[in-house]
Amino acid sequence: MNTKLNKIKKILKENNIKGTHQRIRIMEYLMEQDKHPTVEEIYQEMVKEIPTLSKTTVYNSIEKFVEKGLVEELTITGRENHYSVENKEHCHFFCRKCKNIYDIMIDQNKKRGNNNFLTEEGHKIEESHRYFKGICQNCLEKDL
Amino acid sequence: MNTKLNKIKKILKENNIKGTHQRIRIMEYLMEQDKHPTVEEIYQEMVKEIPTLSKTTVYNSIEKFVEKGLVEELTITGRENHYSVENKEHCHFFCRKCKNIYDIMIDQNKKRGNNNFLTEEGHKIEESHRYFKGICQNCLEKDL
DNA sequence: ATTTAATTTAGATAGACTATAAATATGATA
DNA sequence: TATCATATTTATAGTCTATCTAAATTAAAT
Repeated sequence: MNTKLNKIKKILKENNIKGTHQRIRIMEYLMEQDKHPTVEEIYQEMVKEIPTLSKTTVYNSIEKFVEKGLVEELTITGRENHYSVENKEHCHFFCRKCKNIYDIMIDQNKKRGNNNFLTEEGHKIEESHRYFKGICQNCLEKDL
Repeated sequence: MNTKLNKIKKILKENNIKGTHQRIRIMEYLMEQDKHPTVEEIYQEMVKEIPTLSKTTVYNSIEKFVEKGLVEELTITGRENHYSVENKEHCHFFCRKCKNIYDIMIDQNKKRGNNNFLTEEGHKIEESHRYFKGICQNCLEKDL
């Protein structure tokens, strides 16, 4: 029947995440979004159909998803984190006026050098950020 | 005499930032750091020599510096923001164990493709993030 | 259907940042 | 150098995001 739900259940199972009603719906919601919702936004949408939903559950579910790499955590704004199910290769663009986060395709050649140009989508880039996460040399040594 | 202080005063003046004692010391502190302190860390260090210092002043000063592009705001962790005076071309690396942020040099060729390799510094990279900030196409149109 | 362990929930708590208004310091001017 | 207008600093209270806790509930294995 509903192959979409079964697909999500399968993904959760494969990642050792118990498939509760709340988690399945939150994941489904994330998968059908092209924006990058915050916990607050996810909660406001989901509570409409799951009136007993707690915000803590949204935090917990998202945490599990991020832990397993199913969902990407965007810390771009420095205030609320944003979340998204990533599928294709792209970068993120944060508008300092409307506070939206957009997906953008960036020409690899164009993206180096000065930071003041229009993307193909017509967004005006003012800042460019790149960072990595992992385990530092020091912590790697200690664990051996 | 103290050319370092004069240099800072000059930089502030050039950017229309009034050169208060607090701001000058905060900027000086940031310039001599190779780590990327949080507001809390800046406050704890500075309050030792300026006992009346308020944390709000640290927030306000940093805000001015960031606004003028003198200081870079790092939103990497999603909790506290980190700040640094950037001088040379580099990326940032966040260790998920010790929570430190390191500067790293990344080989442009190496940084594409899969996310599991050691940097020249010996840090193990697990995630790679890139994003841009500016004004989106929509907001640009509205302002015309 | 029963059972056990994990999850959900509500409420309290913590932590980072912002708003406000009175006290103070800066830097321009005389 | 003293005066003055303005901007800044300070302390406090408040807001917002995220986490902790413990009791109630649910998933899924048997």
